[in-house]
Amino acid sequence: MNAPSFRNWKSVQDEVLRRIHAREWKPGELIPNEADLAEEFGCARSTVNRALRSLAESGLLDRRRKAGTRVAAQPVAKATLDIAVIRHEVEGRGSKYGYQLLTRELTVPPARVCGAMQTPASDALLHVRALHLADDAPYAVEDRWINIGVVPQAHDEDFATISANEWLLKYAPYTHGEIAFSAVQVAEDDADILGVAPQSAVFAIDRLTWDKDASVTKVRLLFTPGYQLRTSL
Amino acid sequence: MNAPSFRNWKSVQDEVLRRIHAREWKPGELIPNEADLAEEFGCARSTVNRALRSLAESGLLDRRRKAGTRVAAQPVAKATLDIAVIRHEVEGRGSKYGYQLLTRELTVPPARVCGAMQTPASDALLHVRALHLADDAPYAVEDRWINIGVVPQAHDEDFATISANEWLLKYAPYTHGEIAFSAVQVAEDDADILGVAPQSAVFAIDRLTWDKDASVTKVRLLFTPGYQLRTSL
DNA sequence: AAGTGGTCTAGACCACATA
DNA sequence: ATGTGGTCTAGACCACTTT
Repeated sequence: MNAPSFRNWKSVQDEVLRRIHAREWKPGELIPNEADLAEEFGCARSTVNRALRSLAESGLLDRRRKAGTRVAAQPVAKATLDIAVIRHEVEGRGSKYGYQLLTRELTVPPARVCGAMQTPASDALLHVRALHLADDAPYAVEDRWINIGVVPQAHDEDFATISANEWLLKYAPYTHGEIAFSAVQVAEDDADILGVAPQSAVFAIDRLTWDKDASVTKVRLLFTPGYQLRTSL
Repeated sequence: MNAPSFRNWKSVQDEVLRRIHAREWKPGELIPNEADLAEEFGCARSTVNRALRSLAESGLLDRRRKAGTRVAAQPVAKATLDIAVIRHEVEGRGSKYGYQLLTRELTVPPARVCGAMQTPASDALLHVRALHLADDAPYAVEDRWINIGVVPQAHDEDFATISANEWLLKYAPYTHGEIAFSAVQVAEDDADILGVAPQSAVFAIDRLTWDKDASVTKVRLLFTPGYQLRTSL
């Protein structure tokens, strides 16, 4: 019996997927080790490694040294969301993008904000509120705090024509951050800005980014009702 | 001048990150090719490749054959969300998980559902509604349609003690799917079930999974107010 | 102690996009 | 036509974990 030959890591991956899917390798079960698979598939071990590593990264396999590789018992679906600049998001839908600065002021933030950003309670931060539009209709309202200790150039930018959303990506790199998605009932002032009924359910994205130990910016985006964040699995 | 030596792909990646971050390589700029970097770093080209490929996957670099590698002008933040089985999600928070089946019936779905699932309008699907609890309090309500043409075993499962959420992962593999997150105002019946005021803003996850060309299941999960989906960047 | 995945190397060829 | 990233190979050594 001559083993079929798998020339590249994608075909190896496809074959592995087929076996998992066909229940030849059942959830929780140990699969052969890389060396054996390489021999069976007629390729180098590193090719098998590439295929299996990629499947492990997407959550379908559990791999541990010495313990071997198992089919994930309950594959954790990894949904990768692309969080783009809002202008690109709007333009990507074929709509005309618009932007309006609402307020911009240097002020001492509420405890909630300087707590999250770990800035001294007495330090003023730059507070920017703005509206993003799609085809002249409100799309999302942005409420942002910027740590001017970390991004001093923000002091000289008026954000009249470019959104902080976009400006920061260009001038304020970050090393890591946190993001949270939730549903909130929109407060009255935000409802006015978005042109929706107070208490409407709106989608919220909260983001906090850091440059090493220092917080760069904290932002909440509220989207008009009907907004959906989508991705494929 | 002796180049420092980078022994492994992570240290190469760190150095690349440092240069991007320090603006030695600016957004949009072309960086040296793999062979040159390998020489500079004193390692094999494949090690450089591993480091750069990984950064490209996370959106920080744009790579194209012949055109070379550039620092992403506007790095699209890729947020990877882990969508686990609800029981694990609850237990992972240190809460006690509970489950209640609400209804289970074989019925012809509304047009909206069979349209999305691309099943014949006359075909009955299995409709399951259930409540997930955390520490005996409502956590999320699940409204699910199962294509029994694709998962006939579902016909014999009563879902009294195991949620469809969990059961399907074990017995109904899927090849791909779509997922969407949104904010909705909860309807009266769901509000009753969740024990919240009607019209409350709740977080919704809609998922539709496929086995090749055939839809497997379509589900909407509504979470109690306060729910957040979080991840790091 | 031993078996597994993780990684590195040097070299090679290929695929693709640009010029 | 050419330069770039993408991949494969065979072999080697290492790191981690379980036995």
